[in-house]
Amino acid sequence: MSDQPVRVRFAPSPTGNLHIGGARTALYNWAFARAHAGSLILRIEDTDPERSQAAHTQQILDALRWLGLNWDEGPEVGGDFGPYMQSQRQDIYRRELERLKQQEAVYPCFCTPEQREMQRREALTAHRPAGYDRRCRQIPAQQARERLAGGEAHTWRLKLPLMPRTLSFEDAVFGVVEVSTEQLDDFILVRSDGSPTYNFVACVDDALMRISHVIRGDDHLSNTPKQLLLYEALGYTPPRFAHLSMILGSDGRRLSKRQGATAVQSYRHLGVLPAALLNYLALLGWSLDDHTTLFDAATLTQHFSLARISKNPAVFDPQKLLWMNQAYLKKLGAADFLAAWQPYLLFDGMWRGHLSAKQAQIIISQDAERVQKGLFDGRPPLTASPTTIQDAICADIEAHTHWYHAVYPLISERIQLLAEANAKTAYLFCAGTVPFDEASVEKCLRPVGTKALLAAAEQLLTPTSLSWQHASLEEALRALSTTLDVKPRRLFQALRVAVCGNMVSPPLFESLVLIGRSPTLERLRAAGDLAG
RNA sequence: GUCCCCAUCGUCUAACGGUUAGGACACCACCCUUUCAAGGUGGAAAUACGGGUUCGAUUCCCGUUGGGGAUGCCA
Repeated sequence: MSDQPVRVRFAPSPTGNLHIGGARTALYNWAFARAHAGSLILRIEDTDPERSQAAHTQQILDALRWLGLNWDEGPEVGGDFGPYMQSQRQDIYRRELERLKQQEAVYPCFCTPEQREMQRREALTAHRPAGYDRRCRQIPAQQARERLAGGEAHTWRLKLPLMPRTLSFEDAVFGVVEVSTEQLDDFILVRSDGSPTYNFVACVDDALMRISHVIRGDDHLSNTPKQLLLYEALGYTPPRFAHLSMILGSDGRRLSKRQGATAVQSYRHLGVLPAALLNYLALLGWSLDDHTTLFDAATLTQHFSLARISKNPAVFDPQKLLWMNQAYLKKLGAADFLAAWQPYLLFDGMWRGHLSAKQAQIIISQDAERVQKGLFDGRPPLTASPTTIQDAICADIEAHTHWYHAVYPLISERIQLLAEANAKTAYLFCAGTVPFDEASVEKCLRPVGTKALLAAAEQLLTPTSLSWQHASLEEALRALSTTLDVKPRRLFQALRVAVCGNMVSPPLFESLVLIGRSPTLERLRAAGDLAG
């Protein structure tokens, strides 16, 4: 492995979205390539016409790009070893099959799927191996030729050695793996419809694309010996292998949609930052050292090594991902945060002073459901709104940079997902009054005497001689609580509900500054009407 | 059924024969505090079980148990 250039590949089959497991495989391949100044090849394994869809290919490419995983060869970038869609490599597979035929390394099998199913069942009940019993391998060559000429449906199977042999290879993660050819059967290389199977194309393409290291899911560990035999038959040198153990759900079983989102896109829509997902995924089966948790892509590519990949299957923990995302949101800085938040503001048509109490109410009430679903009405927030609104919001952010930048620290450490931000800040965007949370009103406004508190506060805050700044507001209101002989907490919570609509909110004085004098006074009056 | 692989706190993991078994998420307590967060301090929490090998095993070997994968004209 020393002097050969590192060439690795990520080879998804476009049968669905890019999910967490696939993303991790892609990430490790990418990190390994970058760590060794090698190349990452992206190859689309669309050999199964039944299940492959072009739309899925596009989604996978999008998700990889979003994560920041660039490839050196593959769809949309080209390369010297293409084409990179297996569906466009049929000639190559045909040619390779031809070679195998000439060497008599393969034979046609005329068993139908139905017959195979029966044979399998019989073998199982008789406690024999379920693999193919090689009956078509006995067919005399002349007879086989005649049946082929007659157009009889057939598959092509690889001839495995009749004398038992032990196959072994050294996996970079699992170490030496050995298996006897007795455990294998003459597997199918080409289906009866002429399309090649996975084991065949994976081997051919990895060889032809000069792949040096195959880093892939653990579910292929048992396939590797078969592929070794194929490399041998085709006269290719096999690559090195590194198998990644599976990612499991919280129930210890294979990760599935049942336990929440598994698609990379879902986390994107929820407002997980690509850097956070990358960091989390990197740690799911690999460690930098004995203590480092937060690191960026550059650090990863600098330190990534196959030797530190864990053999244990890892349970995917969304909680830790959310924690990590919050850590990244806090580090983002105002400008980057706003850029990331903008699509969400856009989705709800939220910009400063352009939200009615009714709209705010809807946003707040949908919050939990949206976050749970990971979607905004089932659509990505990124493409939802008309350009005019987008322009308005861009313009607003530009015109009120200071205001938006002041919102950033208030919200960034209170959310784990960008999708949570709108509901938590809607009160800041309201033009006039805000919707009131019933429980908060009950607890903080209803108690007798609150009406008087709010009236006193309104009176205190009305004169324009009072500077509308954090320090002066706090000083004045603290003094008011002393004058009225109420605990600061009592006064502040009443004000909070009056101004924010909820007894849980970002800090009060910062909020007052952002809301401004006139809307604040209006909200105090509205709350006064509800207060006891 | 057969074969292959795996096994450290609830979870992700560190340790590559000698450590009070370390870190992180989550959890609990306290501090800070106008709520919620964030932050700080502290706490509880693990080597699946049974045999070996060794002066000494989380670490090496065997078995048991548990889990995963393969055994497809899926990948």
